Amino acid sequence: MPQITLPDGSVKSFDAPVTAHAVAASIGTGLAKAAIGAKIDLNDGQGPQLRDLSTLIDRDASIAIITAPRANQAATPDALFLIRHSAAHVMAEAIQDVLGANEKGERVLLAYGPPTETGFFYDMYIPEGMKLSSDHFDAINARIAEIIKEDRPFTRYEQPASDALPRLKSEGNKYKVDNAERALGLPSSVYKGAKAAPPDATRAPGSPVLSFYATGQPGKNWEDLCRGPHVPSTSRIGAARVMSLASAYWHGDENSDRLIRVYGTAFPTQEQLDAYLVQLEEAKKRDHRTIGKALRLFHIDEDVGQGLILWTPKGSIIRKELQTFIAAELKKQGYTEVFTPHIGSLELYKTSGHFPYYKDSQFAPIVERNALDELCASGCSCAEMLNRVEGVSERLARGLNERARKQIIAKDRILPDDQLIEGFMLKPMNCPHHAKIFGSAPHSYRDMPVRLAEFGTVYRWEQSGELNGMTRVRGFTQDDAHLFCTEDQIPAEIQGCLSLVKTIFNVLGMKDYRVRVGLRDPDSNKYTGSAESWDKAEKSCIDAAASLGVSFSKEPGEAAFYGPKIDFVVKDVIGREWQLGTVQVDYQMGFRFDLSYIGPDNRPHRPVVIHRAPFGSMERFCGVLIEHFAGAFPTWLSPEQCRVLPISDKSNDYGHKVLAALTAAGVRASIDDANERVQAKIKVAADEKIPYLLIVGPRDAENNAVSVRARGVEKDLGAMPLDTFVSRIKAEIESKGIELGVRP
RNA sequence: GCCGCUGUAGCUCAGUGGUAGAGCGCACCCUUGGUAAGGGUGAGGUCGUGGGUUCAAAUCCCACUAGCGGCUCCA
Repeated sequence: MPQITLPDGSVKSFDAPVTAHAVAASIGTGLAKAAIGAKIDLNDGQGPQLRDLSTLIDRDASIAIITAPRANQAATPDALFLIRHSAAHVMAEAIQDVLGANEKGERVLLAYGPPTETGFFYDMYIPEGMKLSSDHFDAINARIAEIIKEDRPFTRYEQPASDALPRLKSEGNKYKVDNAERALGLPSSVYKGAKAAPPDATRAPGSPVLSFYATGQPGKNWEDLCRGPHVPSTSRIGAARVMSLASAYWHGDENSDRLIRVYGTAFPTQEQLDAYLVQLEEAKKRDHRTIGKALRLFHIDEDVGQGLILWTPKGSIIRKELQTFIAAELKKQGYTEVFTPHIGSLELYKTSGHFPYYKDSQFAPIVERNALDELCASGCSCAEMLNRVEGVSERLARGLNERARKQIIAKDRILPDDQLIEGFMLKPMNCPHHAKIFGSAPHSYRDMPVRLAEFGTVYRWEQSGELNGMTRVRGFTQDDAHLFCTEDQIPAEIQGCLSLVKTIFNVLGMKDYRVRVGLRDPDSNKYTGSAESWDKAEKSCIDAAASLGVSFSKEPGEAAFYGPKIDFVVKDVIGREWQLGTVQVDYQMGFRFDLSYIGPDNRPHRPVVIHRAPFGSMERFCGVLIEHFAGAFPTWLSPEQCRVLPISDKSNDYGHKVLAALTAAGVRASIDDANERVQAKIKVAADEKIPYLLIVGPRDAENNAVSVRARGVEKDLGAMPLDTFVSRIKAEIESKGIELGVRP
């Protein structure tokens, strides 16, 4: 006799087990019609679970009916989950239909197809001799539309594992066998990867039965091993389409099979799908690569190299303004500025540990030509050469091992001095240089903390497929600083760093970011520093993050090996996340570089180092900023703050007078004295997103005035005295206002 | 690095084997105008690079290179 509790708290009693659909019908026929699934809490300790509408409820439960939204309603995440999970099946069926079989009779094998934030994907294995390309998209979309129109029911059936597993094995799809075994809590008989990230695609682990979903009738129509849940029938998907192709590894393991990942998306209605596609187009227009090219903010040149940003004059203004802004904030916080070169000796990075342990993400070492010539002449092999470049001298190894109190330099890395090849490296981080500056003078606890800041340019070898405009590059400038402090000073220094980040984000009006606190993985021993130190530092990070007043996530295992960290993550226009600012506590650098300060006890102590970069990198930050403002920067950041537009060349002389007044006041301004109508000049300036346009004609000249037009306002604002405009725009620039506030 | 797509004028793009195109931009001329493109003329291209097929290649094939979307990685 199930008692069903509804979301409003009311309770309905039933004489016999009921389906979720029947519960919906008992509330109202409209609801039953709109229902596509249910969130059911069977009071079994699992909490509310999203389930099929056909689920039979045989005991007391709480239930919420999930409905497909109407045309102009936003779909709930649960509704989208059901729709997209179901659409993944339909797309997979459509792809199998469209591609058919190869000469050997093999068909596309399905692996794993979950919903995602913006749609869904299905990983599949395409047999030899078959090819899936975007040329098939029209056919696939047409087939998807047909299947949706056919309105076939999603039919769930279960089979005991003892029947289902042999059946799956006989079907020859090892990916599904693997999924099934994982669902049953069995070790995989087919996947031999080192990494295990089980896609829980079927059922809760340990379940003795496997569930299948047929799109229609079992045995007659297409079906798939699947945990569910799904919408009742294909028409309830509304609208779905295939979006793009990518490659993905089975279980994300690059040593494993390479699969084709087909992305698609689905919405309750065609209108919402169309709106989403329009939104994607709009987002593309905000893309910093598009805007950066159109507004000439930066340039990437094939002849210079991948992932290397050339800052054009306009982009350089934005960067310089940001740097000036942050430098002033640093001064307030007691930082001192330093400059260091772009390269350092290999030995320096062997000391810091950057080389060779991170050599895959660094540019190759720079070795003296003479040394190379000699080695080549002596017939030295490449492998041997590499070995000698990466080797560590006995002296260095001894020092590091002693200070670390363990063997951190492996014995086979240690080479006699006459075998080592010396060289230099493009710096992958600024900290070794800064550590050397700290170490170059004695320090008392009274001087601590020592805060060394530098806009330091670093170079990293990023994989070519990962490069992206300004957001992922191979050479970038960090607004870097290293705070050498005592352990007691850590909390206050972290607070200081975060307040800096907050100041920056506030001034720029950036509210859409998340904060990630990276903590150590309790099960790993890869970390340096004592457990107590870690506990304290992690607490400092968590406390500081909490004091920010924004939500943050604690992420165990995300700490660096040398200490916990706080990262600021923002999304770009197409939803990809990028890490910007970071604050990291480091227990490693002190002993690696044998740094010390003299404490009140007149004995040397190791400083703790805090790495911090509130912007992260100037390149990435500016890229994100371009998208944030869609190229329409606040006046203080705009490369061109104001443009004078004379009505005709009869007013050019007065226009130049106005320009001179603006320039003298330090406003970045220009004049468009081209032989054009003012309408055309406005159009051009509007496209360039210039904050203020000053239209000047005979009327204005007579009154020593300017007619003002502000960006984003569809009409002129009227005339005002030139002097007044100059003083107001100056005030706006100095206040770093986000809005364009100068009005007559 | 891997999978798919793309590379034609400064920019955005059309061009499916037979004499390289458009719009914008640029230069010059006309126009002298009051708030999102006035009109005309002209310059500008080894069709990403290298090979191949063909009487003939921007177009078909192969390799490379760069960009885009993902995957993997990210001190």
